[in-house]
Formats: sequence, structure tokens, C-alpha cells
Amino acid sequence: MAVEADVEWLSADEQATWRAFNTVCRLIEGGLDRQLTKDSGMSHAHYATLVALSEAEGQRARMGDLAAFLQFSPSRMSHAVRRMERDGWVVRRSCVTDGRGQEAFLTPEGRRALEAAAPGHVAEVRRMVFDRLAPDQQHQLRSIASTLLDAIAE
Amino acid sequence: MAVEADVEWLSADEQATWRAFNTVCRLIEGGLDRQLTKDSGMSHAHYATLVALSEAEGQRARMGDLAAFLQFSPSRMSHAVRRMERDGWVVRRSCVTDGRGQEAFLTPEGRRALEAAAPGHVAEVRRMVFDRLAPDQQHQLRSIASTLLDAIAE
DNA sequence: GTGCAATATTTGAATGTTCAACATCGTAGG
DNA sequence: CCTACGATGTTGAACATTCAAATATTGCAC
Repeated sequence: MAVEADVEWLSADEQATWRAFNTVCRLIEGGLDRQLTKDSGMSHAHYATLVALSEAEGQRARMGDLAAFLQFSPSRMSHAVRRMERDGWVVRRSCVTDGRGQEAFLTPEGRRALEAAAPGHVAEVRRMVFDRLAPDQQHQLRSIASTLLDAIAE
Repeated sequence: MAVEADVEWLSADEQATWRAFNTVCRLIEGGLDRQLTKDSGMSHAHYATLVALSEAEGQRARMGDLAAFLQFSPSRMSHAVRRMERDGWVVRRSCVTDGRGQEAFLTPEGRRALEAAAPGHVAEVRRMVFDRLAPDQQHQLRSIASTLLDAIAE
């Protein structure tokens, strides 16, 4: 990218906001990953995948839908499911109605792993986020996150 | 999902907040990484490291201080600096006052890379975050992020 | 029907991240 | 002194993520 004639730098206030926000994102994600890895042997991405499948009709979903729901790249989704298949939490089957597609199914073992992991994970989310925020901050955070999400989704 | 006796699940409101927030974090980090990689050949972590060094006294810092400032693990910091040393943006030297320590120095080449990358990065941060938020949301976000940061820092 | 672009997913290589193990140095106590 | 312990960093292996390329199938234009 060529040097723009006029880049509007961040103000001191914006910079402080940005650094705090960015650091918080990293720390929270890291904390959740560490908790899940230590207590349940799965990454946060695997946990989110299990949750998505458990909520889906018939405990199964097309790879693409799963990726779209989780906002994962197709490649990331594919690698993640392959890994989880190795662990016995998921199986892949060719889609009947579309030969190109694959469907991921949650196995009973996967459901058990999810149910075992959920309480600790939820507690950690509470500990790191909701326990710290006043009710109005919680409401503000929801509004801010939704605003950004809509904007990014274009 | 099975209900555990003593875990307080997230309310529908909390769950919506949490999913939006978590997704936004992932998308923003991913977007910044992609922009920097494409336009400047560096990851967000490398960019942050260059910024930290450029702001440090004498354009250098102890590995540990750098890691603490960026909230990186020592290992991550070490790998990142090794990689950046290979790119000629940084050099490592043994610390004079403490034989255990290493200091990372920003090279002129590293400074040039940073200066070339900064405008595009700032523009992306604006595009993804500050352009979308009303002034009061911006203020709220700073307050929320600071609150969480303080809490996580214990 | 045939050919071809679009769609759905996977694969392999490069890079990044984490964890545990290791090496080295500083320092406080005996 | 010197010994043991804590602090500072690095390394290697396992795993995760991304990008580009490959594969397979569908749907459409003709």
C-alpha cells in the first residue's frame, strides 16, 4: 500500500481504547483455550464446533454451514473436524443430496465430551467477563459487539 | 444440553453478548492479520513488536519486558523475535548488566518496515472499529476493556 | 447431452502458538 | 566460597491457522 497522503492517526484516547480492547481479546481467548485444554483436552475452536453441532437439527451440519456459523474459514473447519474425527467426537459422511458436500455428525462420545467440558468453560467465561461487568456495561458490550459484527459482515 | 447442578448457565442475553463479542474479537484479529500480511508481509504480532520497540528507550528492550508489555508468553516472544531477526528487522544481543538476559534492538530496516506498514494498519483499525462506533460507544468500550483488563491482571 | 464455470471441500506447505524440558546466570544462606 | 534455588531465555515437538492449489460435483448454457 502506498503511503496515504493523509492518514488520520489514532488519538491518544483512541489508542488507549484500542490497546486495551485488543489486549483483552487476546487474554480472554488465551485464558479460555488454556482452561479447556487443561481441563478437557480440547481447544476453544473444538468446543465451539461441538456446541454448534449439538444445537443443529439432527446433531449434524454441512461443513460449509458449520464454518459460516462459526466464522471459520473452510480450511480451518476442515482441519478442525478431521482432528476431532480422530478423537472420535465427530464423523464425516458424504451428503446424500449433494455429492460435493460432507456432513459432520456429533457422536455420542462427542456429546459426552461437550457435556463434561461445558460447566468449567461457562464458569471461566463468567469469571473472566460477566462477573466483572456491571449490568449496564454488559448491555453496552452487547450493543457494541453487534454494531461491529454487522459492520464487518458488510 | 444437560444441566449441571451447581453451574450457573449463561442467560439468553449473556449468551448473545458473549457470542457476538467473541466472534468480533476473532474477526477483527483475523482482518488485521490479513491486511498486514497482504500489504506488508508481517503478522499483527510482528507489527505490535515493532511498535513496542520503536517506542522503547533506545529502540531496544529486554525480551521479558517486551513480552510483558505485549502480553505474550516468553516462548512466543522468543520465536517471534527469532523470526524477525531473520527478516532483518531486529537484532538480539546479550544484556551487559545481566548475563541471562537478551535485548532486542530495532534495526533501521525494522523501523522502515514499521513506518511503511503503519498507515495501512491504522486505516484498517479505523475501518473495522472506530468508524463504526458512536463517541459514547467508544468511551464505553474503553471503560469495559479497562475493567476487564484490570480484573484479569488480578 | 456436452462443455464449462461455479460450488464444496480437502490437502500440503509455511508459519505461528503453546507446553514442557533445558541451559544459563544471579543471589541468598550456610 | 559454594551450593541451591529462582529468574531469564531458548529449543523442539505437537498442534493450529492460513493460503494456494487440487479434487470432485453440480448446474447451466447451448
